[in-house]
Amino acid sequence: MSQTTEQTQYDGLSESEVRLKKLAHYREKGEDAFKYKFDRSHSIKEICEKYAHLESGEKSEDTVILAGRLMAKRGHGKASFGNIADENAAVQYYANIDELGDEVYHDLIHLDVGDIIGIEGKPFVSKRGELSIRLAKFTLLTKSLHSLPEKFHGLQDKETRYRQRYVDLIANPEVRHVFQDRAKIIHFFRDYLHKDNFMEVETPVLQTIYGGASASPFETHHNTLDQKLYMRISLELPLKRLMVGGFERIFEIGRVFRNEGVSYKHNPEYTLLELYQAYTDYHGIMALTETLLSELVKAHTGSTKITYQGTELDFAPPFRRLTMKDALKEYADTDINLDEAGLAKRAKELGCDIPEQYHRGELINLIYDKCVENKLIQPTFIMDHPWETSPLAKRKADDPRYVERFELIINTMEIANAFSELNDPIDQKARFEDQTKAREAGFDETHMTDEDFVTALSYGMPPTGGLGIGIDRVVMLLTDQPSIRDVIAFPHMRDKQI
RNA sequence: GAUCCGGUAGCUCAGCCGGUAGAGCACCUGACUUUUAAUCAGGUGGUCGUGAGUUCGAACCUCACCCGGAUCACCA
Repeated sequence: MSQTTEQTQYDGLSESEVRLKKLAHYREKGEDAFKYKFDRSHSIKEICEKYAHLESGEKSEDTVILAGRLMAKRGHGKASFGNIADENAAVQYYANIDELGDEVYHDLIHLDVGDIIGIEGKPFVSKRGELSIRLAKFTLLTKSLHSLPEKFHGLQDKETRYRQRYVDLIANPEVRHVFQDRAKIIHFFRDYLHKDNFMEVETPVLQTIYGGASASPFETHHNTLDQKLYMRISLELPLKRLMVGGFERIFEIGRVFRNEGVSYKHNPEYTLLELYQAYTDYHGIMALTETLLSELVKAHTGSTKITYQGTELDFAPPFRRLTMKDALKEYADTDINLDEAGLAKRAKELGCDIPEQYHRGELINLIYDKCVENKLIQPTFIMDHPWETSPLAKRKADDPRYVERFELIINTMEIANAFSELNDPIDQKARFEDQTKAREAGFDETHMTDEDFVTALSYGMPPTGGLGIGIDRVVMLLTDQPSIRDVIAFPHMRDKQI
């Protein structure tokens, strides 16, 4: 085939069209561009480790067989270089026309960046000191029909990165590390809890009554049962029913769904870890949380410190403990024990938007959100919340206006939420009724009454401490990612034809 | 939901006061037998987010809409 023919036959074609033509040529020659399997002798990482000892210019007589995606090509006439990458590493190959023959060499240099190939050859170290494979043979395993993003800048466009994460993962190797780290973090939590004798359980995503948090649910419908269903907004109530049943240490890592806004720290579906431990209270859970997170950070970085978006965060226990009362005093110069009118006046002075309907708990929360949470950078336990906003937590024995609850705040984000679980069925029923009253008075996002949950508690749940941890946010912190979308493989996006 | 910023070649980005749509990478052709953002020469590739409007003439000005990002509100 003459060169002018090749030039004209590709003239006017887009790159994808050129690749389709190449694919058609393979088919004409009876070659399969989508092979069924390929046996490798090593992963690229194994090769990098095994031949790390080779000196510059030194050759191995071993023949190795590798596979990966062609990430770059550098042609030099009768010799050429390329890079292939597999899941964990990349390596350079070197090829020349003398060793491959005209036809094979021609096929090699007409591969496209993005193609997945198998290569066979001997490891050596190039003049410039780079471990390389001297190519003896190659096989096209999968033809790629789309060109990859430019190699130097990678894929920058956030929209494409999120909508077509597969392209992001190919083009930006550091993105792959984020998801590998995410997997390690989740594995760490599971492993730690199993070793601490917690049992992993699974509870329903589809529920007739949603609960365990203040949030709007997604609604759905079961056709044959003709039943309205909600996607769970938390894991709490089914897990506590299992505690009633007699399990003493359980946990679940699961997706929950909240029909709320989207932001750098909110995705409509996210991953929650909840655990419940019998015969302990929120102090016990606080100690557990502290150990769990500081050990996680140590396992991940080798120290107790991480840097998140330029800020050093220190997870060395003990974390700072601050009651809601002291927090309001320190950060808002406000006495938490003011009456409703006094708190409303203070909230207004502090510039809070006061809703039409409010109660003491709501006002305390408003002041806290406005003045405290956005100041808390180092890991801090905020303790003893007002009872009105915590309908599933046990009241403090010495002051029933507050509950035994803590939230862990890191870098102004709520990372964990925990209570001494309310196990008095009579108080629980009253709390649900208060929620109903609040809803009727115009409060949004109040808890639904769950009669069966009250029934469950009336059989007796031992004293129990419970904890919820937002896994995605922990991953954000440990992988230094600025947005929750960067730690969720397929973050929620509006529909768009692409 | 509100405000601001953005959407131009497969990718990264220019495009001034409204006057024929640009570069680099990628791709095609040629040269080059140790390069690595290879180099050099020549090419292909565009509904400028969508739709209206203003104008002799719109990527550029106006309006509406779509999508994304940031900030805010709700929420974890």
